[in-house]
Amino acid sequence: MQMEQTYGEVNQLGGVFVNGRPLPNAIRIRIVELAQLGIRPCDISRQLRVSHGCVSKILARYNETGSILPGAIGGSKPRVTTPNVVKSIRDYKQSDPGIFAWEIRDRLLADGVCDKYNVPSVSSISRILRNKIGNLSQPSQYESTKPSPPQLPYNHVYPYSYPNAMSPSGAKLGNPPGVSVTAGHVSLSRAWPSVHTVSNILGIRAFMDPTAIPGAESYQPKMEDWASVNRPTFPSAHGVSGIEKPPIEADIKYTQPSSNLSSYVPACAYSATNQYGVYSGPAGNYVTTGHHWQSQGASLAHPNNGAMMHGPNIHTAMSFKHSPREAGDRKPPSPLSKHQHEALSSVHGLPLPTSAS
DNA sequence: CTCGTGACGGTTGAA
DNA sequence: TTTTCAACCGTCACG
Repeated sequence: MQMEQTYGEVNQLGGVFVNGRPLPNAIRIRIVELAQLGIRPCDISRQLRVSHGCVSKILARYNETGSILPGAIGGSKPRVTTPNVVKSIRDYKQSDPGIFAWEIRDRLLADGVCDKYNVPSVSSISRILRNKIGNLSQPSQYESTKPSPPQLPYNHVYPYSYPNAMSPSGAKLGNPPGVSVTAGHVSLSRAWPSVHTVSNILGIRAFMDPTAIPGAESYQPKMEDWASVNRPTFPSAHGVSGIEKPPIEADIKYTQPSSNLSSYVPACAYSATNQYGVYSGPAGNYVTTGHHWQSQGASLAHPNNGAMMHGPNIHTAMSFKHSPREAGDRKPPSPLSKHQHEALSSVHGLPLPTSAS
């Protein structure tokens, strides 16, 4: 039963979301940006039509980890084959390439790496050998099982990548977001939850112009297929073409000074030279939340806001506020708030003009 | 009014 | 190959 088409649902604020799936990156980013601009969470919530609980969570995570990305979804955390065990296996294999899986198993016990209750089965060891240690030449460093270190040295750079269909210039998109970033030793790249997030639902298929992006071929999203595409296929193909990388990769490190966040924010704002955020800037990189053993490819797609707002309707988008049914009684009365509102609108307009006022 | 929290219904994906 | 099931998701409602 996969849902064949996941339709989005509408929350109390009129925002669209997909139950069980993370909000699109674009929105997550906006949340953080707005917060950086000093806008209060409750206002962000209203503006972006995202529940305050979610805004709160995203912001809290951001403050804590520096990442705007959602946590790793799905998969299983290694139960017996912990990173430490994998490392030991790798070592054994390295020192004796001809070693048998059962011998490895015995050594794990002998060396105290595992005890009889958690030692991996021979078949698990074989799988590990095959999947994680295939080629010893590749340094894969899995990290410890521990979750995220609270203090992060990481910084992420965050690019704004709002690809849009409309912008042919999207060439950059080729590899944008999701690229992996590293933090210390843990790094996994995570990217978007695949193509189907709210963006799709919104009907914005603006994903990108495939044509514009040569590399992105795999993406051909049509709304129709995303649904199917995304599920059945396997890893490598999915998502964005080459973007997907194995977690192993951790080579990229961003060592930026701590302030980068702040700097980026404004930058974004400025970038607004155009309304869509087609920022062709650097590819995006986000730090992951911390511990994951899994990674995801990046994706691009979040034309979402671009699409939404795009065009001449920035305002419109905002004004959408009152949605369909309901005539507006909902409006909160204070003039003041109204004021703010407007201001906000412009600000958050996203890629929009820096004119914040 | 704000916002932290956690139940809830949902999806995902390595094992 | 199919099934498990723990991890995460965002919303909602409570306080």
